[in-house]
Amino acid sequence: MRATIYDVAKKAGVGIGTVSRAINDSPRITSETKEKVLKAIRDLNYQPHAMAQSLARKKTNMIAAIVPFIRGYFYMEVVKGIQFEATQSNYDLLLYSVDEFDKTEEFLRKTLRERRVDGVLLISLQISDIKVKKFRNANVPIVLVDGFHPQLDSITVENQEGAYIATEHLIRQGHKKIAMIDAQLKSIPAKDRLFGYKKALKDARIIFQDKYLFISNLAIEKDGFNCEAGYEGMKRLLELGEDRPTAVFVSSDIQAAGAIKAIKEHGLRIPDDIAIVGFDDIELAEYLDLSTMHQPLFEMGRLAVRRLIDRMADKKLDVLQKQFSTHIVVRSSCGASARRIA
Amino acid sequence: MRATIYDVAKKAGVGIGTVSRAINDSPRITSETKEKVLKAIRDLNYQPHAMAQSLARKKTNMIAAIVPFIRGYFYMEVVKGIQFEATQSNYDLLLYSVDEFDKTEEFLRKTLRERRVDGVLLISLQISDIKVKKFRNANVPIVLVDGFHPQLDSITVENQEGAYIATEHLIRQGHKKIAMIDAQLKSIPAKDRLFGYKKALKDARIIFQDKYLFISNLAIEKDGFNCEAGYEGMKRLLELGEDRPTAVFVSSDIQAAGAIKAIKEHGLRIPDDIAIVGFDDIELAEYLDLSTMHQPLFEMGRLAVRRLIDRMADKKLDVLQKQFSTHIVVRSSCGASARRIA
DNA sequence: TTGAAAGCGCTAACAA
DNA sequence: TTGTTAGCGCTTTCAA
Repeated sequence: MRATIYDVAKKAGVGIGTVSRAINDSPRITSETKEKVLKAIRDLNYQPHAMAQSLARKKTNMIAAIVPFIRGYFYMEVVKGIQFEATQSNYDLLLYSVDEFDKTEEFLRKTLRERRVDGVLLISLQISDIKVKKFRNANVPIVLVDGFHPQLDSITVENQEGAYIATEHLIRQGHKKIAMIDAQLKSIPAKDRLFGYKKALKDARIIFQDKYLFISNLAIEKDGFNCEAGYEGMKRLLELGEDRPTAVFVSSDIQAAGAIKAIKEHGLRIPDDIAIVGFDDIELAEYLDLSTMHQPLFEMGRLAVRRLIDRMADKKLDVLQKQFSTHIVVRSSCGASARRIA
Repeated sequence: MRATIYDVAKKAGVGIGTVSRAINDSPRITSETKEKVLKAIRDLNYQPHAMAQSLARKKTNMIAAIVPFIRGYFYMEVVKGIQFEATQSNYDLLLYSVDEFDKTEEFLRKTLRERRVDGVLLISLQISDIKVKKFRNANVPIVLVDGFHPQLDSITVENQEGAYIATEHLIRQGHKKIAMIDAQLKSIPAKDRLFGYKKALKDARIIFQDKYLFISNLAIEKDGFNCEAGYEGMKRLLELGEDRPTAVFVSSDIQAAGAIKAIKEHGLRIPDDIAIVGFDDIELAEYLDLSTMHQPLFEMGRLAVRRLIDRMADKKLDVLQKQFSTHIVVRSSCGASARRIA
């Protein structure tokens, strides 16, 4: 059977309180007795029981990440960062995946009431004001990644600016007919990116045209940040025939992957016939030789964990609204690089 | 403050034992009192405290997945399946990531001694005989995915057969100079795939040649299942000049991505100059139009969880060594499909 | 500085 | 069928 704190106490000839103090680096213990206890611990191969500690301390040392994980590479790269930093910080990571956005609240409820975790990370997911209040009351901190709520810490990227840069880059290549394939506007990043796109057009005195904007269909595509939505969007744009755009800004790399597929199927070349700039800079972008707006996804995940831990330590911190800046990564798909795909 | 079982008991006018019975669907309670208790629970918005339950039940309702998660898309797709099934089965998933293979044992130790989880999933990772014994003694089940140990349940794919089919497919296209880019042979799948490759050559009376086999370097490439290793491998093969292979079987899709990059940089075309077949069939393969051997990664993850749960329920089950069969997914990279990349 | 004892919130054995 | 009570393995007062 596993050794418990009582076994250690008996072996070391002390009380269990003393053992506890030895384990937890309490100052209220002489180094002499501490050494004695530590020896007993070594001899018995003792390790504290995590659940018992959690119960007594009212602290679980676990954090939860609620992620639409099923949905693709983007989330994985964020989770990598989260995982990395959690391990560094000695926290265990509980991974909850929501496939439908609406189920988020259900997970939040579970999370909150079961008291399994000390803090929650919410990735690309919305949260209602009511839930925010409940979490506040329960004293369980939340940090948002790729999402926003005025009362919560959030880690995002400069979406408007990024979209602006992407579009501007296309404009500089001489394109006039620049389309955008966007995800559903209920997503804040999608909305912001549309805003940036429009602003860039406006600043360049290019008139925004409805026919050049494709927003993925609500019913079918979930939030629209997926390959199929990009494929579908490009299909529609190609149906414009002669009037089709010569360049497209796509609101995510994964959609861009779908768009590229559609373009190739149509027998057109990238970037010669249609130039593309994506958003996110997931690993896939490199393989596809896709120009895109870089998001430091791994770093965002890491920062989210650090912030969560800081907030767990001090609930009264000011709300942090960190926006990473973004920059364009030029590969061959936008027609600006010297190198072309063979 | 949170309602506890005592609050519920008082409110319902019963003992805490009765409340517990109501919660846990015990038969030793009348539906009448049960209803009374449930009402009190609803009124108080009560939810059992997971940690307290764990401690009392000696069961945490959590499982851990130890995964070289940092390493790429392959693992993510398995984790998706694990995550999905865990949620279905009402288990919480703890995600541990090892970046270096050698750290596995450290995580296993932690897992075992902290008693945080009821079972462990080990993905693509080795485990020593000593640890196997320790887990057996501690009564914590382990299931292996993409790995093998004679005394543990394992979920794998027919690696030898898969490699054989892939190579044979290339042979059928008329190729004679067929190379293989493999990962390090300390990985069992890598070893098995090499075996299948050699066997296919032999059966076709093609002499295996050392120069056509590239195995990623130990020091630099970790286990060798990564993009850089594939890139490096293809570079070497291209250095053969006129004597270079006309087809390559690559031991994973992610390596194939690197190989494709090298081929393109060299100014050669796929599949005309060099045909490629990968292994795994991760999502990326589709985007790259890469022919590959399909592994049902999501399904493997799901099955692993189900098996783990079954074994937690009955430790005396026979060891399961499930091998999924694999089939080739023909895309354009191997030169066999009607459709070609524009 | 130390030991004893009272929780932490639950389950389960036991008695009624 | 129910209530009571003794754990589960720790942390943390409170006395000494």
